[in-house]
Amino acid sequence: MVKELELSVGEQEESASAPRLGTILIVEDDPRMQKVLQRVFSVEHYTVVTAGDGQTGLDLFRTHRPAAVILDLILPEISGRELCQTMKAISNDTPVIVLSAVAEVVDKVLLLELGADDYVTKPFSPRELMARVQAAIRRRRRPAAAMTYRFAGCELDFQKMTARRGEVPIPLTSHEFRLLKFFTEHAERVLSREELLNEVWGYNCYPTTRTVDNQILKLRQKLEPDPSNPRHLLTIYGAGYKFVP
Amino acid sequence: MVKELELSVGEQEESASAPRLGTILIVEDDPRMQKVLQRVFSVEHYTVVTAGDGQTGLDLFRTHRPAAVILDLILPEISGRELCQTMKAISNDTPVIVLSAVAEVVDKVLLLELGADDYVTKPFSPRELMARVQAAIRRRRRPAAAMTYRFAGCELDFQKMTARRGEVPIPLTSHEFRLLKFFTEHAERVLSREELLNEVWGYNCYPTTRTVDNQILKLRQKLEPDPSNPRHLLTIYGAGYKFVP
DNA sequence: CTATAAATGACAAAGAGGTGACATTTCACC
DNA sequence: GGTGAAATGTCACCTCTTTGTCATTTATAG
Repeated sequence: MVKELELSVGEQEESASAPRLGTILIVEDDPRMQKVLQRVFSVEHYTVVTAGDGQTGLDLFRTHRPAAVILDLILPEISGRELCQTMKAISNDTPVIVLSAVAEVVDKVLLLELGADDYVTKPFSPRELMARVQAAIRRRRRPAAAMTYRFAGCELDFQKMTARRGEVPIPLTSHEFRLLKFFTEHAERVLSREELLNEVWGYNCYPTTRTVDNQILKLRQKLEPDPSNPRHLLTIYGAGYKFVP
Repeated sequence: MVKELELSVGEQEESASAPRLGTILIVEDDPRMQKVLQRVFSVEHYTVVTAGDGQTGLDLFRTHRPAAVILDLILPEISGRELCQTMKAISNDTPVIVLSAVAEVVDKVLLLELGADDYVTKPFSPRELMARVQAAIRRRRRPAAAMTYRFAGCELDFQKMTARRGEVPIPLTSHEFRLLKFFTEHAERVLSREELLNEVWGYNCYPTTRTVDNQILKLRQKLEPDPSNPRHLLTIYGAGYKFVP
């Protein structure tokens, strides 16, 4: 056990202070570009494994299960396209970011058809690549459910941040949306003001509990058929609020 | 090592009146920060155990099975990341809250990938840390406890704060719920009025014992089939009350 | 700078819990 | 058994807390 710990600690070469964030698999045949990419991700504390051809890339993919793959489409032997599809077949959850020369005619639709999650055209800024990779990883974490919710004639889309009663759109502010989202995620449960402040407003700001009441008031005015007789956003005296669809 | 353990496991034995809420394991190498954290959780009636390095942290984790772990990522010997993953492997249900210096480039998503449940960047407010820890503990507990209770044709849901006799909903106030919850949690035991006042009303307020009788009365009227001949909320003359399902 | 949203504070309204008086029951002692 | 003191049941009233609502101030975004 201790041995295992020691062993895995040993995997980190330098700075023990900087945590390794995950593994990035780079599949790229140009050695110079390999070096560049390796540096880009190393300095941001990722572990990097590199493959110069498709077969090696596939092997490394299987063995390392990287957090993301950087894939140059132009490869010898196995084409980048094939490799992309194969990797996606193995693990659809691993984001693949494609590198492509600007000269290539890149049809984004085609790329997405292959299963790629994003693409960057050379020459690219390290910053941009990093941002796209991190975004892709982040997206993977959130399975991106339908994020649509219906209750009592209202339809909410938390991704689009839109609300409608029938065909009539209801304007909601971002706070109102977050609050409403939290309510829908915890329907039927009594939620105290403290809980709501912590979970919806955040831990750093401490508005008075009056603020919660106010937002509730606004939501009721916008969503309840009869705001003075709420049927969905209920007050539980001495406890907090409860949402019932 | 043993010495350090004994030293760090400085559990507070005072105030018998305040119930211990659970154990918090703090893994932090900076002694000053250790002290601060220890105080934060002690005053909120948690038992605190502290480790100055990863190996000690792991040992304490195994032996104490804490309700939550506060983990500083920067640790000597075993890296915080390894420790986090190891603890998560041992018990995924124990929430781990990571402390990180603001300077570090910390991607929350990747932290969560490690298994951490939340993170707080230094410098942090004790309130914020507390709120996050409690939220994490609450989240862990949620799916486990159905929080529903049945007796004599009545069904109680303490999360929704609803009570039903068959299909007929019974309106109960929040105090009545708290009292009833305490009774169900200590069924068959004789509970003195003082005990009830302390546990249900709180330690700071001292209403007369008549108040308890009143609430009992209300509960009987609402829950007992024949309020004048109680079969569940029994009076124990000279001692208090007893709940029998 | 303007417009919008969020936070705050003040006040009113409602509801719940606490209190005390009195009736009733229980138990102990005779 | 009968009696009395103490404990408990019950009720109505009152008070205080909690909440609804609006106006105003402060913050934020464009």
